[in-house]
Parts: sequence; structure tokens; C-alpha cells
Amino acid sequence: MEAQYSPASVERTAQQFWEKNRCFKAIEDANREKYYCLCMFPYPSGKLHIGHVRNYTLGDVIARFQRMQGKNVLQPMGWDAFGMPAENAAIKHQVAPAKWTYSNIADMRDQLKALGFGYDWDREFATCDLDYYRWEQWFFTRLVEKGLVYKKNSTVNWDPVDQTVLANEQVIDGRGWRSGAKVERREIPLWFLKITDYAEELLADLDKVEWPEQVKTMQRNWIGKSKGIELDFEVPDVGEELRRLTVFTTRPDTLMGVTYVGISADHPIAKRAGEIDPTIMEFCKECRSGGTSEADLATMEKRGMDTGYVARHPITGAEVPIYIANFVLMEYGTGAVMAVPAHDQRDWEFAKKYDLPIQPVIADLDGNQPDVSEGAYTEHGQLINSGEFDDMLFDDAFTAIARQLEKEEKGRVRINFRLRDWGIARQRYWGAPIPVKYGAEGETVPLTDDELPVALPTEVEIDASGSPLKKMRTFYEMGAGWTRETDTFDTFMESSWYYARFCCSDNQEAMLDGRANYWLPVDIYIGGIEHAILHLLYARFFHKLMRDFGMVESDEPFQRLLTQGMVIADTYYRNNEDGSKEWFNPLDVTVERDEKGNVTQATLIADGEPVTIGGTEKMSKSKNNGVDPQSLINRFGADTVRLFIMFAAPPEQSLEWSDSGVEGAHRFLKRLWKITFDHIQHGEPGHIVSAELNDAQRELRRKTHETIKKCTDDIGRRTTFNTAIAAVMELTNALGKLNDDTLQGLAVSREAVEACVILLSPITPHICHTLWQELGHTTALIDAPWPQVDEKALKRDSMTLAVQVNGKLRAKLELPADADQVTIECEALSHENVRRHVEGKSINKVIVIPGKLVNIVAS
RNA sequence: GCCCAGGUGGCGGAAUUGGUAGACGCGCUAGCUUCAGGUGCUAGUGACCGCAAGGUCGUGGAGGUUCAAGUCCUCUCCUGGGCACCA
Repeated sequence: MEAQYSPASVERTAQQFWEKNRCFKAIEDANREKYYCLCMFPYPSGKLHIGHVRNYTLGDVIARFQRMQGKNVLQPMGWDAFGMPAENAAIKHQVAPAKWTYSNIADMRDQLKALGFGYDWDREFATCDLDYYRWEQWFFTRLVEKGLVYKKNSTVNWDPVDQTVLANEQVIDGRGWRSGAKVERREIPLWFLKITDYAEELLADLDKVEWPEQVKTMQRNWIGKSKGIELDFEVPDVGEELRRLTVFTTRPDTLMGVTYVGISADHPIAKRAGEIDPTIMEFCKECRSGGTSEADLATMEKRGMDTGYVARHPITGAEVPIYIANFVLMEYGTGAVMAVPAHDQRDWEFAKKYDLPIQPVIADLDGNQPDVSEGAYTEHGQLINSGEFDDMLFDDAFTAIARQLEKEEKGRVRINFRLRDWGIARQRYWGAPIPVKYGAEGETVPLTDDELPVALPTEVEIDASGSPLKKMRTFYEMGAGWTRETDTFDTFMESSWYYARFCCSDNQEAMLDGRANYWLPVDIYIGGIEHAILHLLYARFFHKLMRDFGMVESDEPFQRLLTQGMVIADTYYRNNEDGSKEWFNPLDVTVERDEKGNVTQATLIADGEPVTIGGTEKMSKSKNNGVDPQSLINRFGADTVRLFIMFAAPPEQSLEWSDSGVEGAHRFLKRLWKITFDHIQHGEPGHIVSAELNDAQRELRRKTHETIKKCTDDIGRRTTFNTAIAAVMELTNALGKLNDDTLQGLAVSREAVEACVILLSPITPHICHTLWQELGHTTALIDAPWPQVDEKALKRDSMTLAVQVNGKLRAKLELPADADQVTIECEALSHENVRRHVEGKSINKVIVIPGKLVNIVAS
């Protein structure tokens, strides 16, 4: 065995062994328990970044651990290859998206291999492969047949200079990112999937999955089921077809406090008012400027204008004004809201601004009328100023008001969802073409099976003015007056079912086959918390669609979910003369510290001059605080990178990058190597004979089995890999302290060394592979079973008890493990320091927590 | 603006069920080893007081519940994620 640890050769050897023996080839076997471990596949943007490394290390550790538990493990990898960055790169570098994407994939695949991840590469695919997206097109046409697809007008961000649709991220402060032009909200017809048909089930089935509670809560809130009343105001002066103005409210108990009605600028009544009054028309136009995102809409200045029309209150018949309000959107609900300024903060602010009446109709539970001069009173309470409904509480008022409205056919109880249907059409090139054709007479028809698939042309030139497909007659002209749809699918479509395709990616005849039911559902799905809502909700929806077509049997795609935090790093910068900042990579900066370790100053190595220390932020190109995984692998090896990433923080938290932390991880692996080397040098151990062990040997043995117990729980159940690594570090520390060359001494040391190697092997598989062989094993570590805890070795003869007086620690007692309550109390009370603190006081109570502490309550 | 998280030594973090706050690592300090070190080893390291024994304070802030609170409750401040066309 080499005395020195050299990661490059160790890693090459291990990776060649795994590849030669096809260790990660997953084969369906009905007699074995399967484990499908999946990480969110990457967008092939160019190079792997540390966030990917974190994600995939987490997955690989779990996959290797489960394999050692005897499971038949599937861990695939592929590429989420359609999307905007490829188009942006095409504009910037004059390279076609397909070429750029496949070249990035080749680079990133090499990097994944260098990190030693155990993927079944035979199942790999990219979503931009025709063999993948053709099934998506086929499935879409089936969804059309089933009535789950429809076309309707929807609002998009329109850049009037570039004459193109912008994504929300391309709208910065209401302006197009490239043109700088003021963005307009424009309505165009788009394709939608009826995800709302599944709203109830998407909500209910959250109870079936083992996901973090916070993610389930976010999804529940997103789906947003609420019970309310849909009710009709009558608009007398607007003409028969617009006479009924419908709103939805979850607070019918406040109905008597309605003092105006707010409508969208796109509402038919607003349009009618605009036809009459040009200032209203102008106002409606202004309401359409700015971005479409909910954050934009929620933070913009609330503005409104009186339409001149009035609405008749459905119960009192009183007339209230109808206002156009810029925060009411036609697409959400009915495009109109009833406003109760006394009990809704947004309505309150609007009423104050436009001097509309504020009428309190809810008192607190003691019947006190609320003060609404400084803000709305939004709590539930008892009704006042509400005529026959006075003194009712929320539930009774809801029922009574609903009954009356129903009787008069002016309203009905409704379950409402916040969730909206999924707009799946994009006016972009680099995506899967939507398989629809349009006839000369305006017919819209899905393509037939023999017209499928629609291949995306890859020889294209791209500029900033929208999709080239719209200019390619060879693409869209189908003959006989038929033209093809030039919109492409939202890329969330591809990421909604790739996990299923991995089960049978070689099938050329069908989207999925029976193998999907062997592997699915995914046992654990690992990826960024930023996907908590959209991607995960769409994938759940798609799974249910596939289930209803009989392609999968399970209700949910992902049984367990692990959401990882982001990777952050220090930032350093200098201010330029023009007010901008120049950012320096942490590698180019040295940090000085005082004798306590506090950072005093940071200087740029290149010129020795100081730089400003910025915050610790998400690794990004713009802040120049990224770390290149490849250079780390070259310098320290993949195992060091994997170890540091798993050690620095638990998976859910953000991970702060630290170069000295990486060095520390490397130091630990060198130490592990040296400990194993030294141990082997000391000769062959005997067999452990429990009865013959001395105290030090017994103690190390107990530590070994405590560590096995803790690591098993930390990796398998808690997924806190940082604490598992810390436990192994403690074991190596204990191991280093036992210098015992007797046969029994070497035997317990051997058990401890092997435990370290095997427990770390999912995390640092290469070094452990080699050390295992050096320890004389003839079979490979990857096929070794996970170690078992010897409960007998865990037994202790004595215990340490903390003794508190009035909750403050005053002494520690070492007592036999089987000491009884009376003995414990006597020993605690007779301790010198305890006596000092209870002197002159009477003891009221003694609380004994077995095995932990004694608290003496004295006064 | 709305929804969801998170704030613990100089730093990353640990404390799993209300029961000894600071495991493990980084950094720093001292010493030893080595021709040398960006090596290895040993010891120390929350703050304050004290020669020591020991004591006081301490988990973003303010209250509260409890024999006991980092952990539970109320309010509040700050940071991060998501908000439907970034992936």
C-alpha cells in the first residue's frame, strides 16, 4: 500500500472498476426490492456548477447507501435541453441552439463522470431528442381528444420595439431587457391544459407523499381552495347583455359593507365605458402597461377610475359605483371584485385614495365597532349594520346570506381555486413544436398519428425578433391550405414526465411500458427548493394524466422529496468611476485576520490594494463568486469535493463555500488514509472476544457501534450527511488515541477502521474502494452490505448526570447505569457545590430525568 | 404586496421528543517535529470576572408559558426562496 494518498490514481482505478463491471446498470427484477433515486436533471448551460455538484452528490450518496441496504437501485441522468438560454447563446455567438446544446451536454457528461456518480448511462436522453419529445406530441393529441386542452386568450409581455413576446425575467422594471422599451400587456390566443380539473386531487394527494411540510404548504396555498359565494350585481344602464355583473367573495359576511365594485380594464363594462368616454379609454390603455407577473401587479401603484355606471346591491338594492381598478385582472376569476373597504386592506387603501365610503359591518366578538380610520378590520367577528343578519357570527352569516341569494337567484355557494390552467404555448423556437394544424377556413385540428412526429428544424438563424419558425415556410406550410402551429411547448412539459421515460427510454414503440410500473414512483427526488411549486405541481399533474391513460399505476410520481439549498460564497468588489462595481473572484483575494480570527481586511492579490467585502451571496457569474468544480477536482480529487459539500451544511440549508473548508476535508481524507496505512503496518488482528476486552478496547468498540447506529439513521432517515461525517470524524479521533498492538487491540481497531471506510463509502466512494481492498477484502466495497449494530457493544456501565439547582447547572455526577432514584437524589444533594447552592433554602421538589439530569427546585 | 423558510462563538454548523448550548470542522493562539513548508502532531479557544475553586451573561430583538426554552406561544426586525414565459 502506498503511504501517500493520491486521489488522481485512486479515482481512476475506482471509476474504471465500476465501469468495467457495469456496476450501475439497472435491470428490472421483480424479486428484488427496487429503489429509484432521482435528481432533477440539469439544463445544459455549458459547465457544471457547484449547485449541480451538490444536488448530484446528495443523490449519489443516497443511491449508494440504498444499494448497500440490498436494494435494486436505479439512478439515471439526462438533460433538460430545451429553453431560452440556447436561443440567447445563438443570438450572441451565432451558433445554432442544437449544436450549442449537444456540445454542452458532452462537456457536462464528462464532468459528471469525473465526480464518480453511479448513473446508468444507458438510459440517458436529452429532451431535445426527437425520440423523447415525439411522445410528448403524441400524448398532447390524446389530451386534445379527451377535452383536456383548449385555446383561449391570455396576457403576455409584449416588447413593441423587438416585436416579440418576453419572458417575465426579460422584463426589468417594466421594460424589455434588450430593447429597453416599455413593455405592454397584450392578449393573444394560447394553448392551455386543464390542470384545474385535477385541482381537488392535487390538493388531496399531498397527504400521500413524504415531502417537507413547507413544500406541501406552498402547494396547498398555490392551489388555494376556498369556499365562497358567487353573486350577481345588476348593472341597470349598460344594456341587456352586460346587465349581470358577477363577483366571487370568500367574505359574504361583509356583503352589507360593499361601497363600490372594482372591475378589470379588460372587462366588457370597462370597454363599453371607454367607447363613451375617451379618458376612460386612455386609462384602460395605461392599465395595460407594465409586466404581467403577479409580483409586478401586487406592488404597482393602485389606480382606478369611475366608469359612471352603478351596480345594484343584490340584497339592499342600493346603488354603488363601478370603478376600473388596475389590480383587477380579467383572467383571474370573473374580472370583477366587490369592495368592502372597512374589512379589506386593499379596498380600504383604494377607498381612501378615491374618497369612497367606508362602512363597517363586522364588530369584534364583544360587539365593539372597529376603528377603521387607520386601516381595515380584517378579522372575523359579529355582524353589525347588516339588517336582519345583525349579531350573526361568520358561519351563520355565510349560510344565511347564501340562502337568501340562492332564493332570489342572485348568487350560489362556490368552491373556488386560486390555481389557474396551465398555459403551455410559447412563441419561441427552441422547444417541442405543438402538433396542431390550422385550415384555410380557420379550423384548428390536432395532427393525426401518421402526421407525427413534428421534428424541430435544427438549421436555423436566430435574431432578437421572435421565433424563426414563424418565418420558415418549409416548416409551417403543409399543403392544401393547411399551416402548422409555430408555437412550441413550455419546457415544463418535458420536465413533467422525464422521470417516467427513464424507466424505458429505449422503447421506440411507446411512450412508456410496463417497466415504468416496476420503478415508479420515484422513491426519492432531490433538487432545488426553487422548484417547490411549479415544476413539482406540473409533474404531479402530468403523472395523474398518464395514470388516467393507463400508462402508470401510481397516483403520485415522487414518494419522498429532498429539497436542497443553494450554494453561496463571499463577494468582493471595487467601485468603478461610473458608479458600477467590479467584482473579484474569492480566489484572487486574500483575507487578513486579527489574532482572534476576525477578518480585518481583504486585498486583491494582483495589486496588493484593498477591496470591499460584499455580502455572502448565491454563486453567480454576475458577482464573480463562483467556484469551478473541475479545478477543484484537479487539485483535490472528486472525493474531497464530495466530502466538503456534504459536510459543510445539511442539505436543506444554503451552503457557504469555504476554500479552507475544502482543504480541511482533504486533510481528513489524508488522515483516513494514514490511519489505515499505519493500522495495516501493525500486523494482523485477532478475532474480537468480547469478554477479554479491557476498558479502552470496550470503549472504542462502543464508539464504533454508536457511530454505525448514528450514520445509519443520519443517512437513511434524516438525510443529515453533515452529522454522519462528524460522527465518523469522532470515531477516527477515538481510533487515533488507542495505541494498542495486542491482538484484541488490533481487532477492535480493525473493526473501527473498517467502519470508517464503509460508512464513508457512499460519500467518498473512490478512496474507500481502495482502502477496502488494502484491508484485505477480495470483494468490492460497492457490493459490501451495510454494517450491523451490535447492541451488546452499546451497553454502558455508568452514566453522567447533570445536576441543576433551579435550572442552573451546578454539578455532574458519574453514577452506575442502574442507580435508583433514591441513590441519585442522595448523591446529587450531597455534592459539595450543590450543597452550597441549596444552603439556607428549603427543597420543594427534585425532578429526575432518567439518564439525563436532576433538577433541584429550592427557594 | 402575497405565500414559504432561516437567524446559535471570529466562521460553517451540532443540540433528533421541552432536559448539560456550542459536537464536528474551519480560523486563531502556544508548543513540538521537519532542511523547508500552503506538512504532521500536541494543547487551548463563546464573552466577562477570578490565582484557582467557581461565578455572571449568552442562541436576531421584546414579552410570555414552564421546575427547565435555541426548541412552545404572542409581537417585531433582518436575510433568503417562490409568485404561473428563467430553469
